[in-house]
Amino acid sequence: MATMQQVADRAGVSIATVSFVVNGKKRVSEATRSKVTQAMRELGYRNNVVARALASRRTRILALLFPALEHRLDKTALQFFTSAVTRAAELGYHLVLWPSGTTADDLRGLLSGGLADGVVVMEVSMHDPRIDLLVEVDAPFVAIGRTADPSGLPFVDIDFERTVALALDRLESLGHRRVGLVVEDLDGTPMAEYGPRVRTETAFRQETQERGLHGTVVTTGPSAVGGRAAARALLAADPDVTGIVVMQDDANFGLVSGLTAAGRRVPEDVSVIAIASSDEAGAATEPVLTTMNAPGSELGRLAVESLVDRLEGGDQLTHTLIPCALHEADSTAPAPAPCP
Amino acid sequence: MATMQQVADRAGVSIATVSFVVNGKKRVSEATRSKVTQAMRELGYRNNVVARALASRRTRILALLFPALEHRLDKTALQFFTSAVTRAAELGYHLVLWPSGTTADDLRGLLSGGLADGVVVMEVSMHDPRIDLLVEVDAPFVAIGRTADPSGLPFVDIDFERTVALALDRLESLGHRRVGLVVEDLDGTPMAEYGPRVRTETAFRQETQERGLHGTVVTTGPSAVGGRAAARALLAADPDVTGIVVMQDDANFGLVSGLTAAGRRVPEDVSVIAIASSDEAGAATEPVLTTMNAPGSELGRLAVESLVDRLEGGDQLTHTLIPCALHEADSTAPAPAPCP
DNA sequence: ATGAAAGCGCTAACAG
DNA sequence: CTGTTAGCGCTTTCAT
Repeated sequence: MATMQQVADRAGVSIATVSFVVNGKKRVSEATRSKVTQAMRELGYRNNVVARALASRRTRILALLFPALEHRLDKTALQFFTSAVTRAAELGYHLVLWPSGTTADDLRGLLSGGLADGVVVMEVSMHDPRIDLLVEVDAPFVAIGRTADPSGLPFVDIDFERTVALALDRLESLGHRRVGLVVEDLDGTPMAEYGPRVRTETAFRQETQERGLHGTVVTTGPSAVGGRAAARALLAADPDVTGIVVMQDDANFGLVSGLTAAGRRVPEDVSVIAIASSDEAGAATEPVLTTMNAPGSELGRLAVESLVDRLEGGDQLTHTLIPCALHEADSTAPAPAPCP
Repeated sequence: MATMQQVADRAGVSIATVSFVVNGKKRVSEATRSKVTQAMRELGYRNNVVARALASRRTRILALLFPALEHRLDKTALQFFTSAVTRAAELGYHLVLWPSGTTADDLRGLLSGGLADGVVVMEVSMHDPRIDLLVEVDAPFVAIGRTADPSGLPFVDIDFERTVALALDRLESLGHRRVGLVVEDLDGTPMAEYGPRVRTETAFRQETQERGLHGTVVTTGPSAVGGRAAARALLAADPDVTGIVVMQDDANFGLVSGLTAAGRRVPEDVSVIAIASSDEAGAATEPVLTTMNAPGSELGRLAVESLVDRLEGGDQLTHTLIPCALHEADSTAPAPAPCP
């Protein structure tokens, strides 16, 4: 590999000048600039990231902390990831998925070792030790998701409270008064306090009560079989339920087929709306479901922007909440009838 | 952060000595060693990865290239990933998921820029430009999966040919003579030439012919709805089919429910075996399916071992193929009856 | 067994 | 606008 010095020699300038044209931190005359770029091209020069990092004390690497062992990278997470990667690249950073565990030492190594400039934390639970640690070591970070009390911490998150309210608005507008919520069963797993699930359930209970709706909550396993069981459980708990909010895409198909098996037509007898979902997930059932799409791309972009801003001296404390956006099932099937 | 020099001062030794105890490349007397470790502990010393990388010209970072945009990280891939991460850590390396695109420039930057010592390539297709590029720039790499002609390249992969043979062995032993294969429909996507799908289909066609079985191949979309459609398509193509091999976990549930809807009981009338799958995926249908489990963990471990070996001077050309292992559905349901 | 010293390739004052 | 130069923190001969 050609070094910067070699480029400088070839272009007949000093190494500092080359450095300046490479990272554009200082004005360089058009003449010398083109001599330099020319030399770079001829030598196939590539900036040595490691040397640059050592000298500048910034690696321009952002680590995305993802608990791969407990949680798989589903579609929403992936959307988030790719959008974050893209935005990071635009801002001159690399965003890599860092599998390092939750342990203090792993994290310390990552940051104190000087490998990453900052950290994006995903899949945050209500009491998340990683967040505590990041605060403790005073690391630049931004969370996707919130702990129970995130007031002093930078985060972006889905506005679950608002999303639930919007979902209930829709069900109410269709005339439904007896509604159910289906969320993932996380008890006993390390994700038991998983924010989205807790917040959604809390919001659902509160909203239904305030609106005078009859609300029932059931949990589901992460598969079509789980969805079927959830349908049975929900109908057992409230045989007259006519509106359902589900937040577990993997269970959608089973939920609908379970309802059908129990003699409820969807959407004629029961309206189902999938939240924190996607068009694609909604299209994976028969009939197609109305969804409220997770704002994965926006969150990814905003998270990176917030983190980079902080790394470059900004001092805004980002607190961004975005609700899922309603996407009506573009159904050629019968429209959901108002509740009898 | 404490530097190595500070540790040296505190321990009353030279910086070189500290370096030697940190990376154990030279013998150090027990006495000085403990003085040094003591000083390190007191200062909370952490090796600066960047400086070390610059001086040693090795980052000890391995990049896992994963086309996140085209393919989501499913359970098998995740298993592979975590196992690779673990083995890498044991060998003193970090393994990160590198989202950098497929472009030559991305890859060149990653390697020539000096950020990663080596590369693990996942989700290889039969003609994979990334492999060509890695060969061209002479980068240390290992592939999970094979191109059409991988003879000179290091790889580990599932032995799809053998897996198909084993699956057919089982179906034959149950008496089935008319069998079907369900694979993901990838036509028109960037993954059209995806190795697993191509190899499995080819092996299936060839094996069924050699064995004198009646074989039918249908494709499926990536969901329960897709599985249902596949069931219909398969029964339309061969109403007398009694044994099915499926390689698309997302479609399992729909496949079974589609068969059931068409009046075929599983497993009494039709035996279904899911390949490149997992216990968990097999358990996500009613009834539970027999699976042939993808050897994700073994492959992850072996891939990393092979790559690290090469980085440290080894010259073995790894060519490892492992078939999926049969896992009988531990069914309390009726046993699959021999074919009538 | 330990230490001195010469870099690794680049950045960023500072000087001109 | 361009060049000089002192590091960044660590590894690694080569002496001692």
